[in-house]
Amino acid sequence: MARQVKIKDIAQMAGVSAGTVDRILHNRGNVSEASRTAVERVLAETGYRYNIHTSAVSLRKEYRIAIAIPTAVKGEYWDSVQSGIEHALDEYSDIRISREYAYYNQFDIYSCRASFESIAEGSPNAVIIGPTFVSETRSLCGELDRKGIPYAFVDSAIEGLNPALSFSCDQKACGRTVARLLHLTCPENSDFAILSSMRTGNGRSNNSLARKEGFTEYFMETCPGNAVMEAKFSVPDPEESERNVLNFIRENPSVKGIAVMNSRGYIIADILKRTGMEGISIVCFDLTSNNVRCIRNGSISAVVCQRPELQGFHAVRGLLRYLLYNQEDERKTHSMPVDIVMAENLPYYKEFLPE
Amino acid sequence: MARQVKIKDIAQMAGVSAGTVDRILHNRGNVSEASRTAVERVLAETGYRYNIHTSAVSLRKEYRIAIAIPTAVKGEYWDSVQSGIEHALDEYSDIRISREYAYYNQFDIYSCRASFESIAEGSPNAVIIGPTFVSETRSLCGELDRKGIPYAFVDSAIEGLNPALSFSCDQKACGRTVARLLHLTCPENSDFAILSSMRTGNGRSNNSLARKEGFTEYFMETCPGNAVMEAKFSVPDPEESERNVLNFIRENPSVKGIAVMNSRGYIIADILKRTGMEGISIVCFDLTSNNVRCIRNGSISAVVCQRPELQGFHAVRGLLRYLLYNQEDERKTHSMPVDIVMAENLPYYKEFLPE
DNA sequence: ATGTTTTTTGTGTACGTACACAAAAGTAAC
DNA sequence: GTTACTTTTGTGTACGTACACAAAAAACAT
Repeated sequence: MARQVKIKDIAQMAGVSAGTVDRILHNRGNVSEASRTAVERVLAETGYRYNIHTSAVSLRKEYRIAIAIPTAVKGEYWDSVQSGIEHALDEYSDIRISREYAYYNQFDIYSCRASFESIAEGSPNAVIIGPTFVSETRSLCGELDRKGIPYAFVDSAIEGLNPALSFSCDQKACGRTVARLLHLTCPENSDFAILSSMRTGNGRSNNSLARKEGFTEYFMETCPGNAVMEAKFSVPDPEESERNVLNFIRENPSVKGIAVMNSRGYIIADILKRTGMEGISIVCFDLTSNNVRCIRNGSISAVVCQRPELQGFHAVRGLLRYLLYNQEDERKTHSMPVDIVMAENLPYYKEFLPE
Repeated sequence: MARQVKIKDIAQMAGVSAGTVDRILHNRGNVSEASRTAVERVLAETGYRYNIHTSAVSLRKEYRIAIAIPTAVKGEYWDSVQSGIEHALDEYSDIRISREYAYYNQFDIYSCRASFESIAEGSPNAVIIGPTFVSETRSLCGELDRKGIPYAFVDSAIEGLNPALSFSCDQKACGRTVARLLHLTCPENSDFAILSSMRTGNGRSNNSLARKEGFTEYFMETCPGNAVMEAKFSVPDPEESERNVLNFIRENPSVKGIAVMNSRGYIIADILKRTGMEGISIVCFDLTSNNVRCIRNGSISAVVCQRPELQGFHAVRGLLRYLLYNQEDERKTHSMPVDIVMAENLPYYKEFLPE
């Protein structure tokens, strides 16, 4: 194994001192043009890379990462994201990092504004954002750009902004995958429906929209004869919700497959289970604890997930690499895999291996 | 963020010197019973953890990892394992590690013996083993145990041995998943078949067997009315193989779903495609480049995978942690997730995010 | 030319651990 | 009590980087 090239080696080769090389590596300025070019040439030639360990060791600074995401309810989507974040902080616990969560209610734009403002005020070293509300996110990111604070998106990305890192899924492909699964789990000539939860307001409408698009596209291409309907149900009011759903099914007996474009599939599943309705397949998103339960009892056929935990993990990891090593040349936009989970592979589903 | 507890702190608290603490941490011996208990108490109280970075920095030793796996043919299963290994070596390139591959032909027991012997002779610091041949693996591991060299299994584990780490998949669950997918992708009253490639000999028979078990179990439970047949085809001789397959299909027109319990599904898929046979669904294992091609052109319905790349990655990572930090208290046996890949989610399938 | 300010460069120390080596304490034999 | 030897303990240095600070060089004003 070839001995590692050190800063001192670089310095010697370029005919300057280690301090100068250090200043160039960290863009600390106060370097003559001559030194800069000489050193940069040597850096390129040798393919110099930081020694992560020694770098971390001598780092005096403590980094503060702020996290603005929807409230992480135990067992639900954002809880997974958060546990990925925590996992990363644990993995990198030898670097001094502190974190501060600024949760917001994903159905309340005012709480989002409050959360984002507190973030901007705190002047952290980096920010992880779950960008539910578009214009609020834009304004926060503008502020961060001005202050030179790097930020990462998880769950979805917003156009026209410049995150250091962003994680998302091709939502159309997710929609197509849901469609495929529903198609597979339903009898030949059934019709299909998308049931949307009503309270979402602005929340995640981005994702849902693209998902619907992919979903309907699939059926248009694959079996244009079968209808794809749409209906709504109410999340806040369970009784109304039940009435909505049962009415819809009674009125559309040809519908044998129901897609829910978020994690609320279990609500429909529970209603059908409770009222003893059978022969209707449900496919939805995210491996929340409720959905796990429904896959186990057979009331949900399959679930499509987008590795929320891994997203959280890599958001932290990426931001740290950015902060510590200026590694912004990496691929910025990461498209997450689309995982399919059903009863058979559920017991072994893990996004990655923990300690 | 609380300041980290250092070895010096521990030493002071226990009323000994840093050297003594170090000896205890690394089981270097020459420590009095009194010191040992005192230090161990303080270690437990403070929950001391190594600082990975400084530890890595001051490590003088160069570690040699030997890897005994079947030949990694580009685009096939073991190539993925290897790329995970390489990925880990890159990720941890700031620790001095050298690697040495000792490939063997997974259909030739003699080449396996040769490979394993060369491993034992080299006296590496750790070994990664793809345990295809059972008794050969046993004898290698016995040797390694005697020498005190830790080893990790990837792809499958062998009973009665004591690896520092092992990665595998519940093969029965994989078989059930294949069954489920085949069931879903076939018309209502079709029969099913398992086609086995003939040359395998001893190779991976372990895995295949458990997979078959899970597969037949599923159909027994779910639809005992539909038959599950078995047939063989020859890998080395394509023409014979084609005759085998076509004959089987002609003789059993009720079979609309074919499972292949290894990665050779593409062979069947190509035959059916070439001869213009349609309406038969194929499900097999592993996302090899041939299988990717067949999923894309629609001749394979779905594939089940067990994250070979992640297995390779974590084998290296785990062995390093074992070597560097004596972290053998971790969970040793890791059951990998069972991934389902079909045309819709194929483009985004990644086991984890590379740099 | 001289002093003053600014820019550029070089040097030294800290980070926390691993390990070699020296020192001290303990043991045994005479 | 001395010597020889073993066991136990303590000390010092290296690892490669980050950063503070001192030193030198350059630029500018008088």
